[in-house]
Amino acid sequence: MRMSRLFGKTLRQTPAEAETPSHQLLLRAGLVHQVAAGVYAFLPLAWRTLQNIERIIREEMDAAGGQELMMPAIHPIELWQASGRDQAMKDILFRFSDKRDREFVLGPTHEEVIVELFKRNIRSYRDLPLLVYQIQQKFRDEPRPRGGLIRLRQFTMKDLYSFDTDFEGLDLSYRKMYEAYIRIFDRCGVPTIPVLADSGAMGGRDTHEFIYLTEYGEDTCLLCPKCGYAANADVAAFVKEPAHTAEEPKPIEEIPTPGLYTIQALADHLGIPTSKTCKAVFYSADGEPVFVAIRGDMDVNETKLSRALRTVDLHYMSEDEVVAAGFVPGSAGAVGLKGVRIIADDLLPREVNLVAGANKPDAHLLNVNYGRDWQADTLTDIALAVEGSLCSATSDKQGECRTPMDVRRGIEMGQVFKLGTFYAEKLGATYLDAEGKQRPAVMGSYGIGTERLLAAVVEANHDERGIIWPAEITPFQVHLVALQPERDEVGTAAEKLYGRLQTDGFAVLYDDRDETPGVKFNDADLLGMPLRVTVSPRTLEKGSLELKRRSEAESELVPLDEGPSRIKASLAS
RNA sequence: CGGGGCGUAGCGCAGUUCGGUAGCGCACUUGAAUGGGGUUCAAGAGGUCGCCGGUUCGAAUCCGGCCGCCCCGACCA
Repeated sequence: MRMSRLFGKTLRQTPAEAETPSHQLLLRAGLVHQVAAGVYAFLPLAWRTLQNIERIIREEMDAAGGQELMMPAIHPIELWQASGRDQAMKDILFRFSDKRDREFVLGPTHEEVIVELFKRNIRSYRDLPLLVYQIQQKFRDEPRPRGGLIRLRQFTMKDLYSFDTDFEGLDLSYRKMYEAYIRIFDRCGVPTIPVLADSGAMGGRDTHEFIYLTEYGEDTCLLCPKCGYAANADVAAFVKEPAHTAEEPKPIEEIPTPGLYTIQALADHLGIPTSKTCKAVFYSADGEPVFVAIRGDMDVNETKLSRALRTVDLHYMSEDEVVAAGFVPGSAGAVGLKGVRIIADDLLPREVNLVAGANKPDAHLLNVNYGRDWQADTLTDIALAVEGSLCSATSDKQGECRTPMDVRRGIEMGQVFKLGTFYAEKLGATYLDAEGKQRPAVMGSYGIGTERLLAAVVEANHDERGIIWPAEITPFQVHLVALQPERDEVGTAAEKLYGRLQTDGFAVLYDDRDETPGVKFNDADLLGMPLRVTVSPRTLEKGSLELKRRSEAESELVPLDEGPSRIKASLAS
């Protein structure tokens, strides 16, 4: 490709809308263009890279036994009503009607459609296991697209679905995908770690997310430096210990606390740690008010809470809702509370003499004890793990690991789910086993977002000058720079080399523009091809070319006639 | 959806306080010089000042409404 003809222009200044390095570089290198919030166009350099990413994914999916197919982006709403996900995912579904007022959705994912296909084509256990995938556009009306390509509303996903006869088969399919994912991210030059995750609106049991750790990520993970436990904060377990066990329970006592509306203010006033208090939080669970109690120094994990309540729509109550539900903000407490569901963190029964709201304005209670003074309708783990929380992973030999965990941000590069029989039962994906009995297929689903992967590749492979493309996904292998190409000897030598390298099968970007050396070198660094080859009056005087790898600072001169072989060798190493 | 910020040329910005008919740098076009890390000079082209309405002799600027985009949170495979 001649750079003078390349569609896409580099920018000297970074557009103000971009904050993360990957977003800034993608814009500055002229790779992408934003059309609307979370909607992007991909220019030739980006498109070549995305196709390389897709090629790697296809190779690994095929190697794992996957068969590629293609499903539509337009789905009749009935398909989504049948699974119930027209409600579960209603906030992110793009919906529309055709001219006969038929309702459709733009597919945010394809479990419903693949199950349809399964039903039409699979009858027998002999047809299983089945691994099918597609690389398809997904549409999700995300509440907040962000970070350039990190969270899009229209994006491309490789989604593979596995169907097995039983859970042992699912474990095997899951394992295959898990390993394929490790290879894919490795080949793309993005270091990822698998972490335990929440299955969210997808339903199902086991699930891992493949996380690329970066401060620009939107997911939070807890990592144990000792035993390797890794989990999304949504589901992270940890060891909870009572803070004050040596005390005897004391009689309850009401004290005036005007103006003390926060746990911190209350604890400061009384000269006690926040772990000596019981915090009240109000949620609306599918429209029902819920009183949530947790130790004052801890925060509620809404994913755990949502699971415990088995709710579809869970949200923090607004001021109005709190008042309407009859709660007393600032002094709410569970003691004597009636007519509302109470859910408490399972650590509370092990604490003694806590300070809690008196459930009337400007008053709190001292020495509140679970069991004696109040009880919850539901008692379970609803606490959020934080930096330093103790690892609760267990091994046969030592019991709980108990090492303080680290908190890191990360980007979710892919997720693998064991869906189980949820969709099969809901939508009727069954097969006949060897005894002629009808049984539900056991499903798994496995996704990778390609644009997000592109963003992570740039995030993980750049320096202050620009992108440094990993070998397998680079849009071009060689960036051929001709300095003063209008001079006959330079132009001739560069053109000849350009032709020769292409004949030899290299992908070459040839900077044939009439620009100064500084401009060309800076663009070469910004665009980030692995190998820069310079032809100039200066190199030709010595009968040579200059080779410089993007990842290294030094360059070397090689004789003209050795050019092609040296370039080949350099790219192979 | 809550909080914050921003919309003036392709990109980065000034001008808005105090109303007088739009400017700077980069990029772009033409010419010349230069030629190994965003070189220089000269001459150009390019703007419904996000949109609608109002006030006014006159609105980028004041008033009202709306829209879009970014960030934090909520939410989210």
